[in-house]
Amino acid sequence: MLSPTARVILGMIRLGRRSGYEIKQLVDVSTRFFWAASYGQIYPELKRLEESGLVRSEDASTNGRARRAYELTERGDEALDEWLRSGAPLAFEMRDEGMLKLFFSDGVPAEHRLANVRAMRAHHGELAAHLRSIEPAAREKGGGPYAALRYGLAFHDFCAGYLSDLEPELEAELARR
Amino acid sequence: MLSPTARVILGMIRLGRRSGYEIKQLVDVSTRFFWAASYGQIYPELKRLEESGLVRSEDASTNGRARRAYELTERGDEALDEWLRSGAPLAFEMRDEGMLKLFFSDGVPAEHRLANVRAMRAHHGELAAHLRSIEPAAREKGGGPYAALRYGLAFHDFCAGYLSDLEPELEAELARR
DNA sequence: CTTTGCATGTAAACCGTTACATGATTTT
DNA sequence: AAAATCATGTAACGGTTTACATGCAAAG
Repeated sequence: MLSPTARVILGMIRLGRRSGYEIKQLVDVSTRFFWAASYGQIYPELKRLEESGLVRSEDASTNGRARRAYELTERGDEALDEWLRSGAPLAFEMRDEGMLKLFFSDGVPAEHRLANVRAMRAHHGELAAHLRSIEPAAREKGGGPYAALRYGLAFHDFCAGYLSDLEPELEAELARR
Repeated sequence: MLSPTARVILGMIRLGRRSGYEIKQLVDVSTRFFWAASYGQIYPELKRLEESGLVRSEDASTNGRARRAYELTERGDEALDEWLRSGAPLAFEMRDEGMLKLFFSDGVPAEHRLANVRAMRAHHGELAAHLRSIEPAAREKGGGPYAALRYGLAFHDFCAGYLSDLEPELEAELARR
């Protein structure tokens, strides 16, 4: 069974021969929002994947600049396919500190509750803006990455919008004192 | 500074004198969807919080049934307030395996892509249904917990709806072969 | 009398982030 | 000459889940 991090790594490698460094860059501009990975996970996992024969690597240095490029083996390709096609339960986790504050906010002054909701809205707004900025480039390429981007964009827009609608209520409460 | 788990624990205790067991039950029916906690975190953290003077405990056994009830100390109350009022950046993390599969789904047959989207929709649909089932009780009590519930409900409804709209596209693609 | 629920806890394994160390190359 | 970027990696720490161990009480 593929470890959590192995899933992104194999997926990124199938998109083309890649180094650990490149995988990290790619993750940071694409899946990061729903599936992150750090160097501390990527490099050791690449080693493990090579040991278990799912990837194969080659030196790909260019004039003195060290670089090790990985590609899928046949077994790696199969493992990735198997995961993509399996109907196993999908991990879904969310941690939202703003929501936790909202939950416990009964004792605190309306002023702080409003600040919290505004911070939440700002966060979703920024993510949506970022995704919108890369949308044209992603549209060109289409496919799965573009579908994921559109979903993420819709999602963050929705959150920002919902929270935005919440603000007037809190502002009214604040003014009512 | 409060550890992640300390935040839920203190919040739950402020809602009333509680045992570790009760905190876990409460988390499981309320904050779980945006902030989970396991026994393995709760019991040790309660000890740490007591050592650092943020909570105080008493034996609350009733005829042979062991039970240790915790309540906030003044310092615990202040620490909770400080967190709730602080403008520190809010943790927000999401891990969505369905989205990751969607991202990498270009190679796989439309059939599997459709199954994935359906599974994602089902998941959000079930969560929304669950929240809807406890909505009336939460409405009675109102306040922060109810606000969080409404947000969560709107959120999962939105996701289920979006994914639902995606299905016909994939079904068409499937039929087109 | 057996199962479910109340109740507390620990240990191991796993996962993940952060910070650090190193060094070459390209850009400013 | 300095700063940014390419590139690889490790160690320490912190956080989380899972599985296990224990035992009494209530309900069926």
